[in-house]
Amino acid sequence: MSRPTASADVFQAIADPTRRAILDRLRAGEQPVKQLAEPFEMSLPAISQHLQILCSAGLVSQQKAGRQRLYRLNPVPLQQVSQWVAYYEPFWQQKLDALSAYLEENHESDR
Amino acid sequence: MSRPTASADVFQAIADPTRRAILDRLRAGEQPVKQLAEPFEMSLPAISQHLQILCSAGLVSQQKAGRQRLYRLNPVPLQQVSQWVAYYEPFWQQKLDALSAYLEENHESDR
DNA sequence: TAGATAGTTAAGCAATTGCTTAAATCTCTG
DNA sequence: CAGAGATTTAAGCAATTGCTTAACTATCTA
Repeated sequence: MSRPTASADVFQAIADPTRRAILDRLRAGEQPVKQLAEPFEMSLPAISQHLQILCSAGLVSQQKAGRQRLYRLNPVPLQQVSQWVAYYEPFWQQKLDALSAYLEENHESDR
Repeated sequence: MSRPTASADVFQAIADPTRRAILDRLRAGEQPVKQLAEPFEMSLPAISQHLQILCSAGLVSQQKAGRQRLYRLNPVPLQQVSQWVAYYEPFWQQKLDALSAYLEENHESDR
């Protein structure tokens, strides 16, 4: 029951590389589906489906403009990811500190 | 072919909430499987499988200690996630700026 | 109004996921 | 050495995923 579907869950939504690439592309600004789909070797419906998943995760919003549909980036839910990862920053900092200490030490014993 | 399997891909690895919870738990320090599995209503093999996925994503490392196996957090691959999300920070900052500007404006027209 | 354009919906399919239970494996202890 | 403890491996299963093609819907344009 509680298995998170790709819709509505940000972490699931960004798990797919195509979806991340779409978001990356949207940083350039609002775009219609066809233009958005251009670099991908994938059918249009596939892209459309990805967009729907991004949409229901709140990462993207849609607006009709004549016969095209403009998609726009909404980065806000990514804060959830950012916050989660941020907890780990001190840990990898610690790791890197350990590494540099090790290198330092090695350097000293080189003399 | 290029569909990223949960193994080896960090974004896939952290897509699962149980896996994130395991990582969260490992922040408290190295732990054997049984202890790690304690809060989850899930069979031990299930946890073991999650640990393997985390392992092959490089997020966790394993060390034998008698008949138990100690798992230890390795946060370094999370930098990949951190870096990716960081690109979006200016965007949501912008969003929030717009919001606060809006609120400001509304506040002014309240007078 | 007939077509072309932009996009979605629907149906179907193979692969993957997340779990389960049962059977190993390895290691410690009496 | 026999059993208990800790964990993994194996096999199997239902649900989900990521895609495809074919058929629709809506909108613009000649």
